[in-house]
Amino acid sequence: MEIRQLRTFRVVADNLSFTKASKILYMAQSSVSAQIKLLEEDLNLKLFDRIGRNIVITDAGQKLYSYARKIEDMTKEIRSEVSNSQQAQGSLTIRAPETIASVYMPDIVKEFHRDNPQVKLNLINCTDLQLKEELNSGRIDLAFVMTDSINFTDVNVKMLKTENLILMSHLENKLSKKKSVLFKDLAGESLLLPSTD
Amino acid sequence: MEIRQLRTFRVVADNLSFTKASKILYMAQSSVSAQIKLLEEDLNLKLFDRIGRNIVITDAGQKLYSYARKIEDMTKEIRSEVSNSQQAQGSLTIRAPETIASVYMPDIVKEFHRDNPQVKLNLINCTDLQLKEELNSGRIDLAFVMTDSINFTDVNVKMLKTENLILMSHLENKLSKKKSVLFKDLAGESLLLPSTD
DNA sequence: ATCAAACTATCGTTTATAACGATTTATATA
DNA sequence: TATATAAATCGTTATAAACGATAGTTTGAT
Repeated sequence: MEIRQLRTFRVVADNLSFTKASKILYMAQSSVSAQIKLLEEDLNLKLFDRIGRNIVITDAGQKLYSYARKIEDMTKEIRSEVSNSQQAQGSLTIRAPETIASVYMPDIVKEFHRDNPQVKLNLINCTDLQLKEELNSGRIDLAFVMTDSINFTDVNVKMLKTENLILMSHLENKLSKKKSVLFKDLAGESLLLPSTD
Repeated sequence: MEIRQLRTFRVVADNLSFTKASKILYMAQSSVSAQIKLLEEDLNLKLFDRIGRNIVITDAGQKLYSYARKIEDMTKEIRSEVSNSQQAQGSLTIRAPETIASVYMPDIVKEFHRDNPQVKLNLINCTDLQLKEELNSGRIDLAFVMTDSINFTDVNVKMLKTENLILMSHLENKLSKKKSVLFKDLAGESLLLPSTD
């Protein structure tokens, strides 16, 4: 029994859904399944009845729920009372292309602000070719870029996600007749692409 | 912050010693160090002041202590109230050679009995060449053996430890004059060995 | 003053655990 | 009956924990 598992259990219980919980907790549904399974094995009982494609919390689950909440609350209390890490404060400046910002950032910003109300977030849209220099100078704290060839030396880089590149054309464009399109077929076409990505 | 870490912290705090805690928790001292370090980094504060070869709990550590106890107690409460795993009961029959039993078993038996007061432990001294058959028949539940060549098929085998074999002889024995002894040097000597190990 | 003993910290490695993505299975719903 | 939805399972990868060995300190004894 670990706090991580109890928290996962609590979120599942709140939503009565493994899938929703996995989204809230930003992890794979299979991982939620695995954690609940571990907890059930540890306590040697069922926490949820799987009825069709829904789940219902069991009596034992109900009992565990209040304990899980208490323990979760207690950890928050610990962090606020024991820890001398006063709430993070200051500002965080992030550079991200609009395409990324509009899709991914809303949820992230919302959550971040909930957890760090005293941190001011500065989001700068569109990328910049001077990224490395900007990062090193401290003008920006982190950046998201869309590329497959980053090899900065003094900067931490982490691959987060891969995206497919989709070609869309007018129905009357000759390309829309073809079953598959090669790069060379694009010669001479006007392309609408995210600016500096 | 995980329950495991809080428990380790509590034991360290109770004993004011990483080393003692590691023995109580049956883990390496380096692992205790690592867990406390993780906890300190997580909470962003020092839990113990390292004064020479001793440690002293800090104010923050003192505060955390009561929370850690509460959470630990709560997990016990969960197990007794929520879990339907009634205390393990029954009996467990173990075969182990005296040499192992006398050195390792006392502590293990003590702890096991604390955690499982309703389980009767049967320790059978000395090994037996019919181990596999005994295990399969259920006459014994588990066995400790000293050997380096176990390849039973229907039995779970796990290597727990390696032990050095030490040669001791009377001072007047000719072997005690030699700097190193080979197996062939033992020819013709009477050897005192653990019976069937 | 020096040595040995007692502790914690650190390092590199191994092992165990957790997370993941893809797929399967089961069940509602259209 | 096909489709969509949700949880379980499986094989793989990535992350975290534990380990043993040893370095680095400090204390106490000689």
